[in-house]
Amino acid sequence: MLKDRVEEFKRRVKASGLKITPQRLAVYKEIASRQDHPSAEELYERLKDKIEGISLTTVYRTLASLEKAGLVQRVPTLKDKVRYDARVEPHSHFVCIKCGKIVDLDLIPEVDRSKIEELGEPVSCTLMCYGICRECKGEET
Amino acid sequence: MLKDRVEEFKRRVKASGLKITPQRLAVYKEIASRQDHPSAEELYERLKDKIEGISLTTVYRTLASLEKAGLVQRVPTLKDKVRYDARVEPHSHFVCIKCGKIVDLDLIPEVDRSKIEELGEPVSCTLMCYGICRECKGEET
DNA sequence: GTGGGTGCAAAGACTTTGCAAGACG
DNA sequence: CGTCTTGCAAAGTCTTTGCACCCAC
Repeated sequence: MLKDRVEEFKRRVKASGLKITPQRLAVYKEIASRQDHPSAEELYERLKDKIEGISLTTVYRTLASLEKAGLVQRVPTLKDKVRYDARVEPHSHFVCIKCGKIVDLDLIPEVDRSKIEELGEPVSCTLMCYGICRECKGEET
Repeated sequence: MLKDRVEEFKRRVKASGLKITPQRLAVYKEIASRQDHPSAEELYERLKDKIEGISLTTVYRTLASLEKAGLVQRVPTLKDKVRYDARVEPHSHFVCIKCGKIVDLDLIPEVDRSKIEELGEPVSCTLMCYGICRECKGEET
């Protein structure tokens, strides 16, 4: 429920000593209502007509603040554009190697913790699954 | 064994219709002998004194060629610098959230394939594990 | 009021591209 | 020898920073 997430957002923004501004609220709502893990540029393109005054710079700065506050996460990618996710609890991602789409995968991989602990103390794990999405598969006829 | 990998390298480079040049050989040897998944810049820094003529441009182009030939892979990251791995068979990575180091994790996660197949046809999966490496943990005293 | 937030423009980091000269097979 | 590759410099992306103005508390 988006409403609950917005309340949570307000609480955590305040808790981080940050102010709640229309721009921050708009960025968060946009990212939280989308499933496609947008980049800063994509968020800006979508918001510039809705929100009277918002700049790409502000979107970048907002994402940095929200990341620090633990409200959004970066999604690991192979390319050079940073993409964000408003789901911060553990989950995984499916990446289409044809169209580049990234979708959530509700799956927490089972791993042998001892293997990881040889290297260090794990904090979080995520599975990145690469493949061809249903839409691209359909076009392959 | 690095020697075997170099032979494999030569075979696959030729098979891809590419030429074997000292620059390509040097880049591949360097990346294959390291465990730290270097970026183009890091490879260049290391090679520029060893190899008479090598430019950063060539390193970038070589990595692109080798990636197409299936000899190196990009490692998913949260930052904007692309990092490469000469291990192309399935494996995972441990990323230190303090020092940024990325090390191989010999672990193939067990997943429920049906969950993935709802989204598309999987090709490869890799686990990204974030945490604090032993060295950084030691410094935390 | 005051400290944080914003927008603009400029700078910065990383990567790619055009072109002429050179090397591999 | 012809074609692929290289190096240099310039251009291109994506992201961050400096600075003056503005806003909420």
